[in-house]
Amino acid sequence: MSMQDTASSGVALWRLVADGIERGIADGRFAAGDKLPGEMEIAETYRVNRHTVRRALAALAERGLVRAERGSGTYVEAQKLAYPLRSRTRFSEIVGAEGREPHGRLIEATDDVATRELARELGLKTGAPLVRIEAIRLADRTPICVSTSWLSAVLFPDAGAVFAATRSMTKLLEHYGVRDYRRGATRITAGIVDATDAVRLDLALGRPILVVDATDHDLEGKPLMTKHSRFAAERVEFLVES
Amino acid sequence: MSMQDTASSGVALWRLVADGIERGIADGRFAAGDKLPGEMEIAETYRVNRHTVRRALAALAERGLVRAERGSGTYVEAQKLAYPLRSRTRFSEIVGAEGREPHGRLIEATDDVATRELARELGLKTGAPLVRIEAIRLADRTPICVSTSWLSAVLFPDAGAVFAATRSMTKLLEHYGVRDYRRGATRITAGIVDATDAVRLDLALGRPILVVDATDHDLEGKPLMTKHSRFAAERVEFLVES
DNA sequence: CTAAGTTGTCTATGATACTAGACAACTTCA
DNA sequence: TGAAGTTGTCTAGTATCATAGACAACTTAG
Repeated sequence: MSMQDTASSGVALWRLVADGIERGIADGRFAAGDKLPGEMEIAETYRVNRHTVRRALAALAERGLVRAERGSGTYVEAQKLAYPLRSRTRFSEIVGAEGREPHGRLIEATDDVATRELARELGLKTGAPLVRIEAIRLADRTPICVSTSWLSAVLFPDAGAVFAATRSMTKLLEHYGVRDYRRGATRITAGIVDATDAVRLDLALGRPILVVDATDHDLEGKPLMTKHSRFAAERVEFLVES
Repeated sequence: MSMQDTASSGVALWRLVADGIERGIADGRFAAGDKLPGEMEIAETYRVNRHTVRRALAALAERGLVRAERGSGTYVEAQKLAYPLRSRTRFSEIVGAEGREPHGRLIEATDDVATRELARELGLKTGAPLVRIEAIRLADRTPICVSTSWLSAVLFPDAGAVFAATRSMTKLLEHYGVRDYRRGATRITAGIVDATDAVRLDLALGRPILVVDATDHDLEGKPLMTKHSRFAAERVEFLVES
């Protein structure tokens, strides 16, 4: 395999190799703690120069997915994030419970108005002013999901700025006096990542994603926030408890 | 957007643009015969140099998906291949009926032995000698599907060589005296393309594929050949008639 | 006919991707 | 201790990717 052989597909060789290895980790061919084949061996199986393999491994290591040990080998660091879907769902707690460090980052916060569907979910009138928050969440340095959240602009003014500062939805709600909240019905579907999310999630174009739509309520059942989240399917495993 | 901005994702910019446009065609945002936005406009929407857009369009044009007309614009040439699933299914006839030129190419022909499942489909005993033919089929210059076919090595000796010469399953069967054949039950599932098929189908890694398993029989109902085909989901549309 | 808008082609420049070979530094195992 | 195998680092060369600007060739609308 070389850039010429693949008819110049527009995908860098190192990315093909990295994706191949990541897939191997995702589907269990390489378990957490396992030693990967040597760089030379990987280079041979992909018919690629060793430096190209090193580029691929560096990309995976930079995300914390593998760890190289000089003189010994390269080892699998991470595994699929087990993500239980309960009534009480907090990203940071779930990630922390797996021994990984949660991160959040604001991508964009804009004003929006409620479509009929959003209004129904949030118990508002169609056209009501909303704040739309686009955010990404990571475990260690691996992007896990991108989510679009809508909140009432009346109840949560400047929500975007608050999220940018706190980097946490839970803290954002606390800032407005919401001490606790629960998740209502959750819809799970699957799809293919679009170009925008692909870059944000560091996913190859067209990879499968898990799409979760949910609305959070306060303890009296009043809707607070509705979300549309896209998870990298290969990095997460939803657990529905019965 | 530039190679630096995207943190060097390993996917060429022109490929992102080409994929975006192809997706636009696939999901109907640009219909067959439609004029695409001008190169400058595309360059602006993707925040990319016009030359990069031209590279993307050239890749699409080379596959026959779009056609550029100097001084006028670039037009959508192709549409999703309507692929009726009938008892009598012939790739070349289906493609020809859409006004496109069918092509077939042998990728590999090897000897194989029947697994229990293959044996049951073909009415043979487990371990019976088979010929396994890996082939790709195209409409004009666009790859449509990769299929793995198994035939009895006893009934169809040198089937690989015959297919390589005729480039058609129908003609292959004719060569062995089969004048007509019918398709039995067809199973349709979906999945994600693997790295090997991605290159063959010129698909981005992880794109969705339609997987079709079927067995062809002669007119007396004797199994002739069983197939496992992977179609590029975005280029084909199965029609099941009732 | 003219002007505006389109695709086609050319040159040029810098950054990145991939290959190739060599050697150092380190670990593991016999 | 020594040999084999591993990752880390360096230099070098070629090809591709992407940007930039300019102009030609052509079509369409007015």
